[in-house]
Amino acid sequence: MSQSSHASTASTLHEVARIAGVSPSTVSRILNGTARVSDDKRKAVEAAIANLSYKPNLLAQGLKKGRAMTIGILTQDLASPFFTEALMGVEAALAGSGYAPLIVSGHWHADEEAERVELLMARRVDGIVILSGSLSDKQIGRFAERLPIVATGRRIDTGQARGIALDQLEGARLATDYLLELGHRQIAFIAGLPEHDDARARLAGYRAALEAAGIAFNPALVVQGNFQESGGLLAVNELLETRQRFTAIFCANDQTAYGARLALYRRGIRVPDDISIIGFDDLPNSNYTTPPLTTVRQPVYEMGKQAARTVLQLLNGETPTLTQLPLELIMRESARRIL
Amino acid sequence: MSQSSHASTASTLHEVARIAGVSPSTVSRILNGTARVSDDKRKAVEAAIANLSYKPNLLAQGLKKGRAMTIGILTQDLASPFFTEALMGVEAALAGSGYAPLIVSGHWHADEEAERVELLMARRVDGIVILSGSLSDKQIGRFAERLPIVATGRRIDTGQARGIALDQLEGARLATDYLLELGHRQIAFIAGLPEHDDARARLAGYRAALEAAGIAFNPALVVQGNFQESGGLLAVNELLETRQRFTAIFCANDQTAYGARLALYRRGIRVPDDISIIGFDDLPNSNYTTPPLTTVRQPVYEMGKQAARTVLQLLNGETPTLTQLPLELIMRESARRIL
DNA sequence: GTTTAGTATGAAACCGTTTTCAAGATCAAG
DNA sequence: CTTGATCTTGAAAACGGTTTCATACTAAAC
Repeated sequence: MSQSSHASTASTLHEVARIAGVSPSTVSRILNGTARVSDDKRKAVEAAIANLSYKPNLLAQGLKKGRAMTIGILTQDLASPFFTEALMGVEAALAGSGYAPLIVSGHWHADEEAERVELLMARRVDGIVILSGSLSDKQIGRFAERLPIVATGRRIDTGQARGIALDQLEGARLATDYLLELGHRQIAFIAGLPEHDDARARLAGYRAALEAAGIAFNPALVVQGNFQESGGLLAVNELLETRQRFTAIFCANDQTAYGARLALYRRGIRVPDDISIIGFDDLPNSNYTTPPLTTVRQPVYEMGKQAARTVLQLLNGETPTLTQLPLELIMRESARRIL
Repeated sequence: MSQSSHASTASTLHEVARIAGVSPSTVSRILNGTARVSDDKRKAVEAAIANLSYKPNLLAQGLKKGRAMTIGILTQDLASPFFTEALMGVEAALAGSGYAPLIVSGHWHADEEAERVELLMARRVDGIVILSGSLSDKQIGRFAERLPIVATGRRIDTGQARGIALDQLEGARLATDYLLELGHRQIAFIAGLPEHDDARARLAGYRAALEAAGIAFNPALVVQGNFQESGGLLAVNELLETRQRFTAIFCANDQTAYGARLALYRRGIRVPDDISIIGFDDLPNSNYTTPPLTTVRQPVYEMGKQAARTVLQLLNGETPTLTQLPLELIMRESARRIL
């Protein structure tokens, strides 16, 4: 018994025209400032608009103009602080541009991601920002035949596709070097998901730093995580059971570090007194863990911002100005000099 | 020198019709299954669709049907885990419904929120979910004259507006009772922002529980926070300086608890051995703090889900089935019996 | 006063769909 | 065979805007 939903229907440009006693064309012209209009008509139209509290139908506008004033954002996990921070950057870049973000989530699954991108295109978004994910460069390239796309975590620069990549390997080297500098020699590594480019690059950075310092890579010290707290926890337990000696743990990301830290806490192992921990990402929370987490800061906010700005530039036919964003070691209290 | 953006234009229903040698009406009918169509034409059309990889223009569809298949979501802070979890719930409820969420953020500022809602309506969203915020019930009521709105954190039930409120007072009582039960008698409270309804309700719950237990309310034990880590940290410092004795701290939310915990850590005060801490929200992270945080779980995911589901029901003319969602005490390791 | 250029405005076409309406085709019943 | 009912299909109008085009009107130039 559908309570006859009394949705008072919105007013249209035609009504405004009728009330003001002018033609629709004139109203449109006034709205867009696309031609001069006599003062009296303008007054009348403005009065009518205020009166009806008329707001143009963005759907109709988008259809006619061929620009929906929307940027599609493909994220992977709404709950992950990493992605939300990037989202904040995107939001900031889009603010005031007239473009609204349409956010969809792919959940790290290539098929779902492709489907979501199709959805965005069906909604006729004007451009797309892809935050990481598992789509192949080729697929992205194909999508980019239709509209500008900026993807993070990859290096592409073809047609209307751009990539913004952070130097993960360098970041991992930064972290490892720091531990080495503090005197650590047995450094465990909790890896991310191997199908993940970034994860492999970080592992590579860890190895590279070790080798540069003349320390043999010990496979027994690297154990698989999953980029989540649970993986860090399990990994540390595993590590402890193998009875390998180590004085520091480098975690593939901060969430992993949180889990690792809890595992140590459970066994009464002190951080950083007994074991040092270093993370990767610098999530907002890492400033408030006990102890505050030493980590490698990824400028994800700036990355999101730059990605969105680049899409906007592509849309305006400008040549985008992509600058390499640096990773940075954030020294807090979870790692200390070995005695 | 706008590099002639080669956006290969998307195919339209008319092209499909032309290629298949039928009228646009027929194509539309096949797409929507709105009438029977002879087998040969259907085959031809399906071939043409696959051939052109045609996807209907959702903008045009929305314009024509008067339904944009979009639900507007007004959130406050993309970075806050509280809101993102609600967002996840919304996403889950919308999945497979054909409706896409259009997420905008109001940043806790009533003016901005109103403006964002206007924007959503200009985009002709079919319904709106408002996650908390500072809009007055009256304003929401006015918006709800045009479309269905479900708002969390309030009790409204007028026309097309619905509210989903959690019993904050009860939650705070749960937490306080638990501490009392553990033998605590001097319980500090770090309050949220006073202009925030929930914050006041939680304070009231704390007082109610105290009084029910025959313990005099001590104003010196409640200190102002800001719902953020920084506020918790400052508040604990303040508390410690007043030299008031207390054995437990009840924090208005988990983020506050994180800050409080760090302040204690800095002074070498152990949790829970020296002081117990209890939070409110049960953010995902609270399972991985050291020690894991005892807290009151707010079912925000379910709340977001229910909110979105309710909008959908309102849209279909069904009478929504709103069930009160219970708060729940999550006992972890940050609070313990006093000796 | 006629011609020219320029201005303000409205009519109508269009964006890509859906849907009403009417017509043509098919077929069973009489 | 008609007749009427049923089914398939296309033409055209509509959704709410923008934009091209044409026109009536001024104002300037000769």
